[in-house]
Amino acid sequence: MISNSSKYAIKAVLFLAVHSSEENKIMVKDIAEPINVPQPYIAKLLQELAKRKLISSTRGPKGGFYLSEADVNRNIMEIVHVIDGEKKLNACFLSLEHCNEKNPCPVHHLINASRATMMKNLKGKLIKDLVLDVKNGKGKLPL
Amino acid sequence: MISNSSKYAIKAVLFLAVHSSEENKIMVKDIAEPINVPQPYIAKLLQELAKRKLISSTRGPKGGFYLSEADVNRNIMEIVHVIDGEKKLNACFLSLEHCNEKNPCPVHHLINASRATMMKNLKGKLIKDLVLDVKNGKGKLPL
DNA sequence: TCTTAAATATGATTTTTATCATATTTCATG
DNA sequence: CATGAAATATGATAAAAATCATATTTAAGA
Ligand code: FES
Ligand code: FES
Repeated sequence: MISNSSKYAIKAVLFLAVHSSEENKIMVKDIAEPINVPQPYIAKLLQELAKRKLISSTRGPKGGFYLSEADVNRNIMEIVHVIDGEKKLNACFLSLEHCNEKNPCPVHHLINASRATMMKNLKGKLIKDLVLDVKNGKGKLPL
Repeated sequence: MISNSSKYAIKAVLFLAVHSSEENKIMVKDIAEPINVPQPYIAKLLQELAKRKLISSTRGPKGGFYLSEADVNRNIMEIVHVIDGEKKLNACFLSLEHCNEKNPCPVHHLINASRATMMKNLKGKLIKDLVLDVKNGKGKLPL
């Protein structure tokens, strides 16, 4: 499905979405523990996300990671794309070169529609929407 | 999603479903090439499937792999379960311990319904049904 | 400007998955 | 019943993913 790294990254971003702001930056050691991911590992992922502008950071004392206004308007798939690369989730279930209607593998029709709606849902949901859900009890934290 | 090994295994089983029978056993070297999987690799997978009774085999001269009547009444998920283990596909998208409605992670509602129908489709489709699809041009081979 | 606290860059190690190799067992056939 | 053709059992190697470690850079504040 998606890599372990992507899952960790999403967990971290959600944590930041709920707990951080421009005025309240959080450093990795305070992120790693609550989301239950080894610190050096999540550090590397956060650095990658920051480099790709999906999250914000400043270094030095009082520094840390946080989500800007722009950052909370991203969707989850953008995170996955940065960590795992573009294609993974839309790849053919049986690893055909191209997954499409023209040359479908035998299981294509069994999974394609569901996969598409899943993807639409994920792409349509912004980080800030997820935070609302959590506040309304529709999704549970911590992870 | 599912492992490479599972994909290979499915491809091999489909190949057997279309080309083999009790009277027409096929040996690994004649399976490996058309499905585009290295021979020692698919050999190991086929052996595992045979041991778990998802496919049939006999050894010695004139031996090989084939699908019995019982074998073609299996569904694809059974193959995945043998190769990857039970849970993978129904695991929480964010790796929570348990994925369920009672304690859903924030993305649970975005993916759960689609995932469930995908699973239902895969479990409801027997190997022999897939062969029919292929014969009717609904799914393409080779892989 | 000096010290210190933080992210960053880079890379090493470990674990898992994928791939390959080979000796052993079974079975059909002469 | 001997021979050879096939799967089987077992394990070795290679590649990728996950995890851990550390030296460097940046920025705040004394
Ligand atoms: S072609 Fe295989 S899933 Fe689309
Ligand atoms: S709880 Fe995460 S996907 Fe169901």
